[in-house]
Amino acid sequence: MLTRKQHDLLNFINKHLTKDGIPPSFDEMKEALDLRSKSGIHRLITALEERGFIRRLAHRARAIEIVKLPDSLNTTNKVAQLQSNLTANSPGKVEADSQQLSNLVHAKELPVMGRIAAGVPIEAISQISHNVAVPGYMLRNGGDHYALEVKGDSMIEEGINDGDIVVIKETKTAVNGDIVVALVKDSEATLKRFFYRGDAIALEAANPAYETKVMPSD
Amino acid sequence: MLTRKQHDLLNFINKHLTKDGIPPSFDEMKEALDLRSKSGIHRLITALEERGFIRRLAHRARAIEIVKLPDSLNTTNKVAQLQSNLTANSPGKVEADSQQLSNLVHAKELPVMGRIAAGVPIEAISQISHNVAVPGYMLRNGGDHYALEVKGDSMIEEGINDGDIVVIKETKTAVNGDIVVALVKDSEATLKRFFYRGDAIALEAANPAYETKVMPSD
DNA sequence: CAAAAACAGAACATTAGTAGAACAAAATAA
DNA sequence: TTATTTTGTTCTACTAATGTTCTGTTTTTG
Repeated sequence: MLTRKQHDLLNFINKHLTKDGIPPSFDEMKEALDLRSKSGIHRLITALEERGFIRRLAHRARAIEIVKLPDSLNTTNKVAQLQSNLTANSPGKVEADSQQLSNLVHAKELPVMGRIAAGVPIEAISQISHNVAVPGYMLRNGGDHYALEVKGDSMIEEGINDGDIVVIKETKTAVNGDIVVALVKDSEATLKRFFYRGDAIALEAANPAYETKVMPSD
Repeated sequence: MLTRKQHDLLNFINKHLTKDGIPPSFDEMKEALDLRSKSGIHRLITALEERGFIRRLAHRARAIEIVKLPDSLNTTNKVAQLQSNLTANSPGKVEADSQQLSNLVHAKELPVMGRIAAGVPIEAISQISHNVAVPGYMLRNGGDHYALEVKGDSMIEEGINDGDIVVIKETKTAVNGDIVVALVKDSEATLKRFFYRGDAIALEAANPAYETKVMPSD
């Protein structure tokens, strides 16, 4: 049904979508397929739409939606097959298998990195205390996760209570309103809600008893 | 289907909605996306409406309703698609992979039996909506467990919030102070704290807005 | 009712992104 | 082999998305 290029592109779109949440632009697809022009992408996109694999809004940026996937890109319900594949493997196959394997896991063991509360030194956070298995839906696609045990009630209004275990995704950026692990003054670790305030950054606890801290973005 | 900005805005609206219960105003959205004008928000909102993600009443304050969410923002009923942290594979990594498989036994898939809230008919509870994987430590030894999705805030002071998934162990008996699934009048299912009051039974919600019910032990 | 809060949208500049023609080379099917 | 389709490339044109400022209206609320 699909040519190699069409298949590759659909695969890329699918990955981009599950990883970032938003579809790729023509430029990003061009890069991904290592082309020098977006024109080829345009044709492939047209072909994919014609064959009913994607749907799109004409003239709208990133307005691509995946309608269906060919069997080769479908990752559900392949446990048995994978397990047998894993036992006796040819070297080249390993990568593809583990790729698929990770798609199957509904739960994953995360290291619990220590407790988080005002005054806790960072060192405590790099220390693994034990592991917990967490359901897959708590893991955002693409990225490393770890767990922290919450001490104190600074986020109580968010439903995060003393003794809870929070699942943290490691990331370089934060969006306004995100709850983040804030390492302030290189010595305190707390859970705070994150906001941009112009050039500065505000860290807000979800408990009136704590005050919001504003600090320079660096 | 959505651009990054549209995605971010939808994400913010969704978070605001689940946190506060009310949709954000244009000004709040402006702040959240770090813009200096509401005009941009206006256009993003229009785009989201155009694409069918939200619905709204024109000229009404905060009259935004989320109709659907893209997969990337949907946390319920979602099969985890873990990105591979094993991509760079050395030929000896197969063992590690199957190791990961065996790590899964610490978690167990439980059926989510429906929602629990005042007024929900029992039948709803016997209906499986989907499965969640829960860590092993949440499962008391010996006994069947199932999961329920919590609707409403009747146990909010216990740290059980709207949308939480509670793990229930089936049992014939309850001890003073236990939190139980109470099926009252054969037609209502709620989470309550359980107490003996002499011959009668008291069911107490952890929210002052709800009153404690006392009833005969039968 | 009046003030405050919130929404609507025009206008402009800039950047990001899509559309498609035209031609040559490579792959594929008959 | 020959015909057909697919792919790679360059180049041009056009459209959408975004950030901003400003102005006006409507709705909410005390």
